[in-house]
Amino acid sequence: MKKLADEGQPAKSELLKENVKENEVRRSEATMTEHDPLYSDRLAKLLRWRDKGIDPFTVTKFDCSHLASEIVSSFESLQGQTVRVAGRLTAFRAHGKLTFADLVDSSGRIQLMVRINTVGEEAYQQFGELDTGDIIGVEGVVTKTRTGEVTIEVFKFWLLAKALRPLPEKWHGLKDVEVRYRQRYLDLISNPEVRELFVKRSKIIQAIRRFLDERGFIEVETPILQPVYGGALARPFITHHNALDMDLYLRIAPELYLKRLIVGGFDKVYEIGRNFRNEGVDSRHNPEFTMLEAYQAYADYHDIMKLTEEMIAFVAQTVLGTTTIVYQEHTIDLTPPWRRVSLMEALKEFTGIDFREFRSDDEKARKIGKELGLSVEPTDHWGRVLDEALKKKVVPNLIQPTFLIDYPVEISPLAKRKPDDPTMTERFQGFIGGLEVANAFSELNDPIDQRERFEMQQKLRERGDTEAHPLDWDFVTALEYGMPPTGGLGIGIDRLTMLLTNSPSIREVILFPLLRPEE
RNA sequence: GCGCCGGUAGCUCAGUCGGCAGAGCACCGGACUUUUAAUCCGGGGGUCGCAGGUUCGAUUCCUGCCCGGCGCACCA
Repeated sequence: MKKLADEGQPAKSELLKENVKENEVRRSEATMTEHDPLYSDRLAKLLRWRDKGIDPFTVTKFDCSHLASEIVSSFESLQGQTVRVAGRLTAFRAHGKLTFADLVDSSGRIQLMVRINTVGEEAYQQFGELDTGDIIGVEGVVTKTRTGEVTIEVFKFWLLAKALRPLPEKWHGLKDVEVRYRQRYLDLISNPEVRELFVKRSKIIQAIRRFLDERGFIEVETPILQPVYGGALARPFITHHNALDMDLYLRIAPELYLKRLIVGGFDKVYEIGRNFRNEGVDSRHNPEFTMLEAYQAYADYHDIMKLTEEMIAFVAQTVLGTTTIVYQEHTIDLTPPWRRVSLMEALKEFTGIDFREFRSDDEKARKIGKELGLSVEPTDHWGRVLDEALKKKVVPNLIQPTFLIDYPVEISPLAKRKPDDPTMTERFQGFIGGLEVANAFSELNDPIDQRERFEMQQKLRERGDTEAHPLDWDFVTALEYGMPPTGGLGIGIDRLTMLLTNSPSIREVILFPLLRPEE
């Protein structure tokens, strides 16, 4: 058998000699400055490879014939054949002149077997120099061991990248939550279930796209940097554009741009993208989060409710193979149709209070809010107290999928009024497992009403409400050209992912959640 | 912002009622050609989150700070 390291590696050259010379310098530097023995040990190994003319970091590619899992699943047809796979070494079991090792690639794990009388003494010794964490490519024959495990008997291998730092422990994995978030790559390497979670997240988004694409929606991209933010009630991040010397806002929602597209004649549009809200961080909020917004012309909120429940059931069915999910201690059935309850009825059910009885009496609202144990500010108005009661008293009880419908106009500045009760809007929110996952309405398309609502928000702003909706004249202008009756929907992808992966915290479903920098 | 909990070896964790800092895995050396948390023998590895204070002596007690988790509050 051929010895390691001739083929697949760069030919020796002047460059190489220089590298070796450089290595001498680096080696002494390393031994002098690097005090971590685990690190310096691995660095020394790297330098030894280089001394032998093998520099893993000069390798630019490796052709694989199979993924690890393919070899295992197609053993019958691959037995005895030569295959090439690449991945990270995660474990060694050395037995003198025979070594087993585990190789992990994106598909899973496969066992390698290296025998001294197959690869030769020099290569066998070099294999022994490898560390867990190193990335290698191998060529070998598919076989089964005595215990029946599908294994590649290696006759050639290439070091493709050296790991200078050791991996977290193989058995317990990486548990330190802080390290898991700060160095997510380690989390992904050591905790397969985390990797699976993020694959699932990708599939959830894929399924949403498929669902909407099949219904004739087109996916669009609208500005993230916005001169006027809007579409939600939240505080924005502010940034600055130097060339135009203007402040810009990171969007808190894409809503107003998507509705401009409805004005422009796209009847079904959606966007999946990041929103930014300058608010606190907790287990349900990250300052940047992913939202789906979809708009359908000539539809109302009843159509959107149908769309929402069908979409989420479809996503669950596609990704999980079932519409019955387990979230924390609850078993939840996502099968449509979902329960529909009027917001006011729900408030009455869980607080015993009929908010309609003191609609214009802010003072009484604050008093009742306090009685309910809510935090109430002296400036709070009726709608604010109602919203607080909804979040604290009602939402935590909405475990099975529920649409709360018909929201007061005071807290819905972009939603169309109900024809039979202009103080209420055709708005709903969807709740699952005590989480708000959807917010939707028949879109307000009356430019005069929209302008008045903006002006109302402006008054709130002047009174110090930093989350009031800003005035967007350009959007009003768009409405003045005529927007068809339209239903719109927003779904929090992170929260939906939490539900479908049974994750208690939003940080578990965001690859790199916001943390304070170390030190 | 408040409360509770946590931060000890690369990782997972013990521990010290104030007196030389521990285990397993990982690592290094040795044995071993079918293991799979391989095994056996030997070895090295620590700013006990950071800074002060008390003390003969602090990883341990006290104070402050940093980072994180959970809950509450704020944002609303």
